[in-house]
Amino acid sequence: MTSPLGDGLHKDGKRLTPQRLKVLNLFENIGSGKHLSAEEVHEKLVKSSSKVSLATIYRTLRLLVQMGLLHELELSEGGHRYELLSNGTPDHHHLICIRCGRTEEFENDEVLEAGKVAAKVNGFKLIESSLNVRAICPNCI
Amino acid sequence: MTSPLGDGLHKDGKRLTPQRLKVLNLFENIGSGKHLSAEEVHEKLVKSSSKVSLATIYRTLRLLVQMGLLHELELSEGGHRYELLSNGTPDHHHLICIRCGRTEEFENDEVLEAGKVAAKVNGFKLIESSLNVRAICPNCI
DNA sequence: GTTGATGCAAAAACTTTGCATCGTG
DNA sequence: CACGATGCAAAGTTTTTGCATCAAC
Repeated sequence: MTSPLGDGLHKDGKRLTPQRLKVLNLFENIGSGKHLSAEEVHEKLVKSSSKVSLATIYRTLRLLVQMGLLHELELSEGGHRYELLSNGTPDHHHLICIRCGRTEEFENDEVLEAGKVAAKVNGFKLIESSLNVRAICPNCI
Repeated sequence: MTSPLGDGLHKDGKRLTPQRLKVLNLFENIGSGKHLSAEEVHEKLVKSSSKVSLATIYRTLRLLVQMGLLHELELSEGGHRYELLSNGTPDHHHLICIRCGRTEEFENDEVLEAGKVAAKVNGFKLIESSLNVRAICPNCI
């Protein structure tokens, strides 16, 4: 049996384990706009009686980011947060209040095109682009 | 004597202290493309015999970000990093290798325009926009 | 069977906080 | 001279690691 995750892992001599699948499945089921911290991933897996140790979650999140399956966010909510980078849904961008941390999401194709060009010019293989717009929200002005 | 920093602070009942000046000056002198962690800011200030406690540096970095003078980056190099957001130099974007962390910078006006629009549509007051392009660099492919 | 992955607990790294004191406005 | 800011040291978070055991290939 093959899977996108399995294929990517095997190419690198890495293994497809139940823990890795559980973490990725969690992101797939929760939807692509959600931002989860390592701790939250842990909690959710424990709740669904799929116990995976926190250490493994940290190791897995890093792996999935390096495989280009997750996106590591820094929205300054204390610690990193992660979101799914699914091929189906379009990349989205974040409008972030620098005072209270409130975030809004939006899409923009020109921005994606700019990312594509930048990667190409520098000889990089593109994974995804995201625009962070820092601003002050109406409540905090 | 007035200063941009001083004015911004006073408006909020906050004070212009030597420590705050030293931190901001460090970023101004080092140039706007540099990414410093709290620890690095501390080291550099100690070296230039301007001792400021690490606790104060953390407090100051947060303050300067909330004032819109520094930008908190998401480059995943372990801990947060900061760079100057000077009004003189144009906003720049980052092309980041998800494997090794190597980063390249580039500029793009259309991206800035997209940020401006997003902020306006949502009623936010724009501070700055930055595009993060995640990719795999030639060495890591 | 090899070798990579996991879990646990301990350690390291990063960041915040309480409180006495200092100094700006 | 009031009240915000600092420094210090202690506490709190977040993340990594060593090592024995387990399990994918």
